[in-house]
Amino acid sequence: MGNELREHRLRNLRRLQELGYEPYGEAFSRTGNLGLVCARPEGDEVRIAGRMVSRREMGGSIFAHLQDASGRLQIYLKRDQVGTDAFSAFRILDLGDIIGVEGQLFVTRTGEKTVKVSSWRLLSKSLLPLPEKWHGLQDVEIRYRRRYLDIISNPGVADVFTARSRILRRVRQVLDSEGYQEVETPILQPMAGGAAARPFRTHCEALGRALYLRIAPELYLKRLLVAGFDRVYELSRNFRNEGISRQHNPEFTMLELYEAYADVNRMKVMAQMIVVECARELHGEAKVRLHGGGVLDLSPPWPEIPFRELVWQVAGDDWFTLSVEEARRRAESLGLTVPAEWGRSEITQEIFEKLVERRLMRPTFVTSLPADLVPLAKCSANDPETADVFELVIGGMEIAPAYSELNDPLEQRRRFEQQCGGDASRVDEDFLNALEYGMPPAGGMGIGIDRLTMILTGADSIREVILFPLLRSGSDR
RNA sequence: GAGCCGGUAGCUCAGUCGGUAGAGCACGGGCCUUUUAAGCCUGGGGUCGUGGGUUCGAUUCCCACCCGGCUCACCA
Repeated sequence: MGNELREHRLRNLRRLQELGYEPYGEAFSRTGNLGLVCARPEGDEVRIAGRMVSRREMGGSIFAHLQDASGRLQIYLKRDQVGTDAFSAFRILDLGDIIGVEGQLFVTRTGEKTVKVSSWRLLSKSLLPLPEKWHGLQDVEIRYRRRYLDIISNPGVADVFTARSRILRRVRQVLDSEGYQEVETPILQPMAGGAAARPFRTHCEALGRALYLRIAPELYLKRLLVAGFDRVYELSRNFRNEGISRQHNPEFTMLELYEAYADVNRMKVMAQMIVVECARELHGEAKVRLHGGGVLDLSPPWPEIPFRELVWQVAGDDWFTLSVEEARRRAESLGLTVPAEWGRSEITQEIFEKLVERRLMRPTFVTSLPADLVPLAKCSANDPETADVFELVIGGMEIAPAYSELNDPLEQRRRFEQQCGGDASRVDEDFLNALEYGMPPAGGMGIGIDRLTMILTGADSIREVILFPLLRSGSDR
């Protein structure tokens, strides 16, 4: 079927080989990438390389564009200039072939900087046709499965991933400047703690036992607080065996940071610093221009609103004082589905997630969550019903939860046991043991890097900021 | 996991109220020595997601499945 095009390219490969062109060449020293070379003055002799993405033949002359990560540059071949053999061989090339070129920079009649080719070499023969030059690659499935094609043919996609890379670098710079040390803790864990998601399970042959891919690094990082590390962070992959959506990929990148002798208020400062610095890194200011034409202003200070008040505003009552029955009745009258086993906190949280969160566009610290929703956080000194935490919401998405970390081992045990519903095997005894040696009071935070990247690049799906998002195994078409 | 929508040439898309399909780009042949979505002439290219069913006949109608998107559920 489509093999016809491939067969033809294979024939071209052999023809070029017969003419002495090695189809998969070796290193080629360049004057610079195409962007840099394009900035050089007319008359310069240059060596460039790239993928040929367009070609216009006109008898004795050929125009073509080479493309690399920095952009495109036009080249120009004249039969009288390169010689009949090199000229004819060039005509055997296919779009997508990667070539190296030597020549002189000039400017065409229409004002485009161009390399007048004196010689060229084949560096890599392409056997498959590229997507269409004008519309690019539209098929979302192929865009994700074959991201390389997406990046070759859709301008702007590479920029998103460059932005992501700059965010990661800037995050590390900020943390470094604040005296944080980067650490690496286990991804393969005997029990998956630190959050309440369903883990991926795997098996260790050497130990003959089940292991889990981590759902959060939290409990290990806190062990390091016990160890005496003052300020630590980990920036790496978490895995949650849950549903996939525009905001969820089963593997995602999380920054978690912990600072001894600090609390949730210090984390507010860190959150603002990190988000604003990343925005400045990408946009030069603490603002993001949205596709719709609006502007998302990230300038601090960000408002702090207690969870209780937000729910009150939207759902019209002080839900912290309602009975469970009353809360359920009201939630259902607001159109929500409420499982029978839910308590007041869960119902109230449902109100928050369904009716409040997605409306919070500007960065907002939602504070004082019900304590039973955050078993790893310390309760407020002045209200044991609520925890000393915030949930940072930007663009209607949870970006970062932060706590004054619970360091009371007895209280932590109570919370775990309450949470695990009698299943003692789900309590991380080793972690509790560590706490019993004494963990300094600390502030901690997790920042979802994928979602932060979405906010800062204007992406409306997490798949747009993950190079190879998880998909079902493909019908490879 | 559920609901809705979708899958037609390498790519971007049209189309068939049931009679096995078209365009543009890409590809082949021809012309053209400063073009740029080059142009002009011409040719080839399809298991219409997969498998069943209904029918004289299915790409079209029905069912199941696969894959994707969206929404929901799940994700303290």
